[in-house]
Amino acid sequence: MARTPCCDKNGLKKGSWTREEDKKLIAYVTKYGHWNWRLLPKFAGLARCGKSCRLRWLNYLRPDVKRGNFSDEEEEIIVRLHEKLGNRWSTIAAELPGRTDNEIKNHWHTVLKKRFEQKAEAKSGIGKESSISRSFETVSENYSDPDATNASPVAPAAATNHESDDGLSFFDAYSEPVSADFWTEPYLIDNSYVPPEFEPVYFSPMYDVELWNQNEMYLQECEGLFQ
DNA sequence: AACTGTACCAACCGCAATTAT
DNA sequence: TATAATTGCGGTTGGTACAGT
Repeated sequence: MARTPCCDKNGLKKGSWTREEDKKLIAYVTKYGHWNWRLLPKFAGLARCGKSCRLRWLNYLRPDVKRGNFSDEEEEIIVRLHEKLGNRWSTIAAELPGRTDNEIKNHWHTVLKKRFEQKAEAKSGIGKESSISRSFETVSENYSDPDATNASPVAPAAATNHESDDGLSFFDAYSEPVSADFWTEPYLIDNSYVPPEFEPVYFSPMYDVELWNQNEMYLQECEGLFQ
């Protein structure tokens, strides 16, 4: 089967996203949804391929993405599910609301995998058991397999991060219901559509609680922009 | 201060799966 | 049913920040 190239080489941008690009993508997807990722960038005024837009939205801009450190409970779930499922990151991510497969995959490769290997070493008697491997073992042993206990699907980890424990759904504050004229409104979004009030807020794990609260206020304000 | 190594994370790439015609 | 188009997934890479020398 012929494959359509992800990006043509004529002017499509690659690399890190700018705030301006984020604004355009947020504005477009919030108003019209992602009805066609391949065509979306053209209508949204973005010089990106659809794949890039999709990835950016799903892994970073999507309002219900939970950012910040993984809690112990989340790590327990990842470790246990990885033991059971292997590298099926999207399946694992489905059990961790707000976490993306990419984020989980990164966390596994950068943190959890090392602990896993250290644990294996410790168990086989190779090397000295470290405090890290001990804590990992504790995490593993404290976890009860939801399947084994016939429990309901793994509940989202108790939110220890500031993102999700305020009771306000990020998405609720961010999106609007699809309006009745959704299918009759033009898809094309003019670059000037993004109003000046739409000040960029760059969602980043580096941001602290205060900045997050600013984001929440900002998103509340955004509600009005799309009505 | 400059250099090097390491950790982390966003983004890219290619293939597989799914959907549309 | 066959083919094309689109989306989803997982592996990998590249950039950046930071710590150590």
